[in-house]
Amino acid sequence: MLSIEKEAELKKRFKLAGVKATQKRMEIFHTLVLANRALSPYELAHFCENDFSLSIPVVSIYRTLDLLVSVNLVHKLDLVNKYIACAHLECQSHHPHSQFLICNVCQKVTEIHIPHTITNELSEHIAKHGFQLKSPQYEFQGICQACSS
Amino acid sequence: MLSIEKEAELKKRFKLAGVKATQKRMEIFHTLVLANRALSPYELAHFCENDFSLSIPVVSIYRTLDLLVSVNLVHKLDLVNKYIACAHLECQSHHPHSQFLICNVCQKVTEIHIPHTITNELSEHIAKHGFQLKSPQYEFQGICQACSS
DNA sequence: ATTTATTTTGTTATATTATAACATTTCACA
DNA sequence: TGTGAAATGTTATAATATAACAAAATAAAT
Repeated sequence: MLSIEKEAELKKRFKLAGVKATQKRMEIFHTLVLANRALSPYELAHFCENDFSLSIPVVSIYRTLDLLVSVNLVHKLDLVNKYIACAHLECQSHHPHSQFLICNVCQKVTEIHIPHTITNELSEHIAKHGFQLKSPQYEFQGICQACSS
Repeated sequence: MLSIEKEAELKKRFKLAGVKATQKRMEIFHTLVLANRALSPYELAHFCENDFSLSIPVVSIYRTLDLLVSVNLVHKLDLVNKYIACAHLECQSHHPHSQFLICNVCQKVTEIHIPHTITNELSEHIAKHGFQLKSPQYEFQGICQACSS
């Protein structure tokens, strides 16, 4: 199911991230990459089962997703409690600002990049309230182009 | 438990919002106002029970919160699945932009107001991706002043 | 005031999501 | 190959959310 090249690439990403590339982790991550959308742990489990005949307990999905998030291979969308594979190969190294547009109609998630000029103004304003942004990860809900036309 | 003035004020807010000011709704809303922080439906149920000896089934809390959100008397914080009473008396009329800072340590929520210059730039940038923000409600997670010192 | 229709609230059951505790298996390394 | 540590699976259960229907409260009309 996993092509040689794909497997090598995935392994490389795990290695760069500094975690073991076990088969289960590769399967779960690869499935999320193929899904090409944000999924909840249970949705991912069903997707593994239905589309790839991979029967993986949800508990393992949770654990693995937590791990993948911690090494930045996967992002967690707190607004909708779903997970999405990081689009960038060089994810684990940097690009600390993850910014997502979440369509409330089709659930599509787009990872964008907001100019620093804007985010700087924003975090400066927020800092005036004595508040430090954590990640900083920005999530916005709305309606995508396809769904609004 | 409810002072006459407070009850009158709450009733006025319900009336302005265009929904019936039933006793249960008043109790639930008033309790959330007194809590003065964001609570999950279950937390609110416990707060009603423990602090006010109001035994209200969680189902009713969910329903009432949904209603209160729909008329803007309460805001739902999607990032943390909690509810907070709207701070502004004139809430239901307008102030379409709700902006919250959520402290991940003490859970305190601060409602702020980001200058239009910034939010305009932001929504313009987002619009370039063909995306329309919904509410637009902004939620940011981080650490508040008290918790970072 | 009393009846009736409508809305609100309560009850019960159950679906969904998330995690804890521990057993088993796998894997890296000696 | 055997051994210990890490990963995964199993089972149970906690926490969150909703559905279906019954009972109660409320408003409107007589």
